[in-house]
Amino acid sequence: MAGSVNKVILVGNLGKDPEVRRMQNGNPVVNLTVATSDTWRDKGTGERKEKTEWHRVVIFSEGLAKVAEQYLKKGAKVYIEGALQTRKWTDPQGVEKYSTEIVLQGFNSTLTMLDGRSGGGSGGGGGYGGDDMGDSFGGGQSSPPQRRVAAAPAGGRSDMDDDIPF
Amino acid sequence: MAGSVNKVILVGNLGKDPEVRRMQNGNPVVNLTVATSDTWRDKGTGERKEKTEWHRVVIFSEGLAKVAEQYLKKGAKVYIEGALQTRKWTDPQGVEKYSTEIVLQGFNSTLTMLDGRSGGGSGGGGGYGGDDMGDSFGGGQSSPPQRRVAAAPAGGRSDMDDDIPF
Amino acid sequence: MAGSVNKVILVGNLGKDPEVRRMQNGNPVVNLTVATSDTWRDKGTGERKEKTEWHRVVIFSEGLAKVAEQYLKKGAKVYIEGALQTRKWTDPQGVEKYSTEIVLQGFNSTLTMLDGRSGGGSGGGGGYGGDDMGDSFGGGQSSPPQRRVAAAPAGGRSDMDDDIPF
Amino acid sequence: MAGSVNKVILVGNLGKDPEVRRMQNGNPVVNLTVATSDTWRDKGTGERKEKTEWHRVVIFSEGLAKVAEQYLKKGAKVYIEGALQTRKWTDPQGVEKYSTEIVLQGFNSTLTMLDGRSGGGSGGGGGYGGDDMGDSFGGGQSSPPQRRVAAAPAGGRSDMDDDIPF
DNA sequence: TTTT
DNA sequence: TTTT
Repeated sequence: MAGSVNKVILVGNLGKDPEVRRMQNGNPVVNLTVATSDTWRDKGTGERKEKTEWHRVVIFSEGLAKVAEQYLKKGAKVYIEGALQTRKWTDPQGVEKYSTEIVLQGFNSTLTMLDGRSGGGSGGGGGYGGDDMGDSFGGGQSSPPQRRVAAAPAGGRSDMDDDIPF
Repeated sequence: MAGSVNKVILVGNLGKDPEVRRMQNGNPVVNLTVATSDTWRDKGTGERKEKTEWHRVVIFSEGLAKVAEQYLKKGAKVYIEGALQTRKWTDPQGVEKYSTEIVLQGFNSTLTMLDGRSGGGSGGGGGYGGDDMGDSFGGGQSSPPQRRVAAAPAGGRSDMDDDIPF
Repeated sequence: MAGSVNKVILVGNLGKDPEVRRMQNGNPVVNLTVATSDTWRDKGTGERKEKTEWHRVVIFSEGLAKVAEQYLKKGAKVYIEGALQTRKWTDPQGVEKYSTEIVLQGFNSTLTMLDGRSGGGSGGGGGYGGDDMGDSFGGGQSSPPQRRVAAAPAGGRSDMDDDIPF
Repeated sequence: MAGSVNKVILVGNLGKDPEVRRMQNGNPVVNLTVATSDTWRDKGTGERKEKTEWHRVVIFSEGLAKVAEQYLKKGAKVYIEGALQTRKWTDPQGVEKYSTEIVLQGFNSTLTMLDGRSGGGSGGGGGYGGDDMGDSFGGGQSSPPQRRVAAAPAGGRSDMDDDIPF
C-alpha cells in the first residue's frame, strides 16, 4: 500500500540464548525471545503489579544475525527495531496456527546492545571479546525484501516454558 | 522488567469498518484491522512485488475508542502507536490459540487520522462532521493498566477473508 | 557511544517545495521544511488552540533525495524517519549559530509519501506520474556515515519568514 | 495540523547531572543533556570513527521530572520519548538565538532508566533506593499542553563547554 | 560532559 | 510556509 509504515521498537531482555539456524549458504538466521514488562500500582489495593510480554524476534539481516549469534546471551538487554509479520503454519496435527514475529530484515532494522553483560546462566563459553561490542548495527547492507528460508515455524521447539506464548 | 519499551508504530489503512464492543459501563472497545504493505522490485526478474501485512488493533483508551468509533471507516489511513500483546484463548474445539494484537491503552498510545476521507464502500451512514477531525488524540486520560473486558478472542468473526490471518 | 539511538519520526506537511543542492558528483542533497502541529482545548477558556512546529530536514541518502526532488511539493504530507544533528556555523557577521536538523542518511532513514497530491501552488509542471508513487523508500543503499557536503548552513537563505526558526 | 506526529526517541547517556528549576508552585522542571553517538569504520582508511551528538531535553511532565530529579545522575543511560520544539530567545547582547529541544510533556512522553547505576562522579549523596527504579514512567498524568515556565533559555549557563552546541 |  |  502506498505510504505505509510497519515498525516495532522494543527494549527488553533475552529470555534465553539466541537460537541459530543456517540458510543453505551458511548464513545465520537468528531467533530471539525478548521480554518486556509493564509495572503499575493497582488503583484499588495499591499493590504493585507486573505483566511480562514475550516477543519472538527473527533476524534475517546478515550483519545483525552475526552480531546476535556472537554477542547476545540470555539476559542481555537489547534495543530492537523491526517490522511485524504474521505467518501461518500447520502443526503436526494438521491444525493451522498463526505466529506473529518481529522481523529484522533490510534497511530499516536495528539491533543494539544496551549492556555489556554476557548474560546469565547460559553455560559453557559465552562472553564476547571484540572492542566492537555495544555498538549499534544497522541492517543496511542486506537487500530489502528477502524472503524466508522456510515456511515452517521458526523454531518448532517442544521445550517451551508455559509462560512464553509461542 | 526494569527499563523496557514495547512500542508499535503503524501507518496503514483500515481493511474494514471499526468493530465496536461495549464494556459493562457502556464504554466502547474498538477493534481495527489495519493493512500495511511493502513493495519492492524483484532482483532477478525486475518485476514489482507487493506483500500486505494485516494487523489487529484493539483500542481500550476511552478517548481514542470514541474517536475511532465516530470517525474511522474502511479505507481510512491512520497513524497508530500502541504496544504488542499476545493473548491466549481456546477455540470452540478446545484448541489453544494465540493472537498478537496492537493494544492502545493508557498514556503512550496514539491514533491519528491521516486523511479526511470517510472511507470506501462501507455503506449506510458514514462520514464525520465535527471540526475536530484529522487531529491527533492521545490516550492520556485513561488510566494506564486497565485489564481486558473479556478473555475471548476480540472479535470471534466467522466471516473472515482468507487473506487476513486472524 | 555504545548502544545509543537517535531517531526522529515526523508526520507533517511541507511548508514549501523541496530545496535542492548538488554535490560535486551531481547527486542531490535536499532540504525540506516540515510543519507539525498540536491542537488542544484550553482548560480555562475552552477555546481551541494550535501550535505549529517547523522542522528542517536534510536528505543525504541518494535514493531518498531523488524521490524528494521528483515527487514532493509544497503541501505534501510525508512520514519521515531520521536522526537529530546540530550543526554550528558562523553567520556573515561572524556570529556563531547552531542549527538542529533531522538528517536522512544511511540505513535507518525513511521518507514516505502519505498523500497522492502533487502539492499546491508550486507553479509550473509538477505532479508525478510513475506508478511508483506513494511508496516507502528506504535509504538502505547509501553508505551510512557520509559526511556533509559543506559546513555552511544548508540553505543560506536571506528571505526567511520571521516565524521559521532557522 | 490535521494528522501530524512529532516524536523523538533517544537512547543515550547523561553528560551531567540533571538541572532542576522550580515552577512557581514548586514543581520541578528538569533539563537533561544526553549524548548519543554513531560509530563506523572509515571506508578508505578502515579506521574506527565516532561522532557524538548532544541533545538538550526538557521535562515538564510532573511525574517524569520528579523521577529524573530523584534518580538520574551523570552517566546514566536512558530511553527518552518526547517531541521536538524550537524556541527563540535573545541573548544578553540582544542577539536572537534558536534552541531546539526534546520536550517531555503530556501523554506521549516517556523516560525510562536503562541501567541501575547511580551515575559517576556527581559527588555527594546520590544513589537511589526504592524498589521502583529502573521502571518506565509515562507522563500521562500531566495535562497535555502546558506552557513553558519561562521564555528565557532553559538553563542560561555561562560555563558552557565548546563542544556542546547549546 | 556521557559512553565503549 | 503547511495542514484542518
